[in-house]
Amino acid sequence: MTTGVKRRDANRTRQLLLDAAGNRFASDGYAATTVRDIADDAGVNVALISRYFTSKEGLFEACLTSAVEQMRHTAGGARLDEVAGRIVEQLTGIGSDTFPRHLVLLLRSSGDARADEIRVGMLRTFAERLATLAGWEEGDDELLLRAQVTIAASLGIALLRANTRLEPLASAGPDALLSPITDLINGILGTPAP
Amino acid sequence: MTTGVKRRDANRTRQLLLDAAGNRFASDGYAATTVRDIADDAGVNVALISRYFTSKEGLFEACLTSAVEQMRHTAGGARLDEVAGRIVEQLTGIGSDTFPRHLVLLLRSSGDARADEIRVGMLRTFAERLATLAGWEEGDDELLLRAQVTIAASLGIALLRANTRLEPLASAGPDALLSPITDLINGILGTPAP
DNA sequence: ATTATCTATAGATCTATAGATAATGC
DNA sequence: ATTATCTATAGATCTATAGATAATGC
Repeated sequence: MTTGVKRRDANRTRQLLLDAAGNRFASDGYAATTVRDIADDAGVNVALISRYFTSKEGLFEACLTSAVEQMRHTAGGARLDEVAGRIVEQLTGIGSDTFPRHLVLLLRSSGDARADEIRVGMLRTFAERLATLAGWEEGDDELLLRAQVTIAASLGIALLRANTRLEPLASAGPDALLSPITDLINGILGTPAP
Repeated sequence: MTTGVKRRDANRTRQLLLDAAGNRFASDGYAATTVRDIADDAGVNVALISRYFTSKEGLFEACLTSAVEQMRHTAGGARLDEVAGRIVEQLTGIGSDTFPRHLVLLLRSSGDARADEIRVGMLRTFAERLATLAGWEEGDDELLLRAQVTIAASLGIALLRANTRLEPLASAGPDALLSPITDLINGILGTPAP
């Protein structure tokens, strides 16, 4: 908490709300989070949520979109043997100022149709990208399913780490996670034994 | 919906509420579910929730406990090479009248401390049981972590199937799921290459 | 003057419960 | 008589907004 730039700044306020909301939505879920929680976390007035994001749902959509963009950035262009490392980065929040909440956000639903579209679109895209790295071509449902299972597995790990105190999983660092996740990916997507 | 035994029966009403609540909590989450939703689904009056379960949280705890018991029943005593099949059964709801919601329930949080205890205890137990099948002995954190990753992966798959329309994953049947999940488990828990 | 921020509140839920009603078993 | 069920409602939220205030830039 850097002591206070208190100059009025709409963009900064918007960003503070977006960050606070992302954390709350990820850890508590959409329905359990109140706009007042978010505003208090951000240190700004509740009314500014409506001002800058129209509504609670608008704010949720903005969080999703923002998370998706940041993930695209992190997850772009890797080789198959680099995927495990990238997933571990996402799980542990390496090199990300915002905690590893992006993956968890993708599992949160607000019931809003538009937000659901964003979320599923994102999952679809990532699954196809991952499948492609493993040699996928349009129409190969078997391999696409395997890629989706891989993504689902990563999300499940992220969620348990965020929501439970299941040790050693909850506190495992990058070093401890890399080996099992590598084996998991190799198991699902690795070249099948000839 | 078998046409109506309408005789008053406290036990039956209790069970109807438990079923309806389990489905709602699993698919919508705790906070997004209202007691009225549940009562309407069950076809009984709202006030009976307080009567039979004290409160909404009491009902949630009852759902968790019930799910845990049913899972113990299904998941007891298997060999390592049978685990994939068991997981697929849980995912697709084979041989279960209640839809495959048990796994998803384990990922839902009400914020209530007691419910959280139940949930984490369950996860811990299953992870240790699974680790034991793979040769675990007390103190071996590496293998325990791998077992927990396996469970997390299964839960992630269950959640995506329940909450998104990500195809082919969402509608994949037992036949399609068995092979990837078998490979996943072998990858994580299989004997490492010597 | 413009626009970022705050105050105060309307209106819509949602949970829990006190007390009334009605079916059941003796 | 007992107990399962329902009616009606109190009290506690929670979101969204209209309108007031105060900082900013010209």
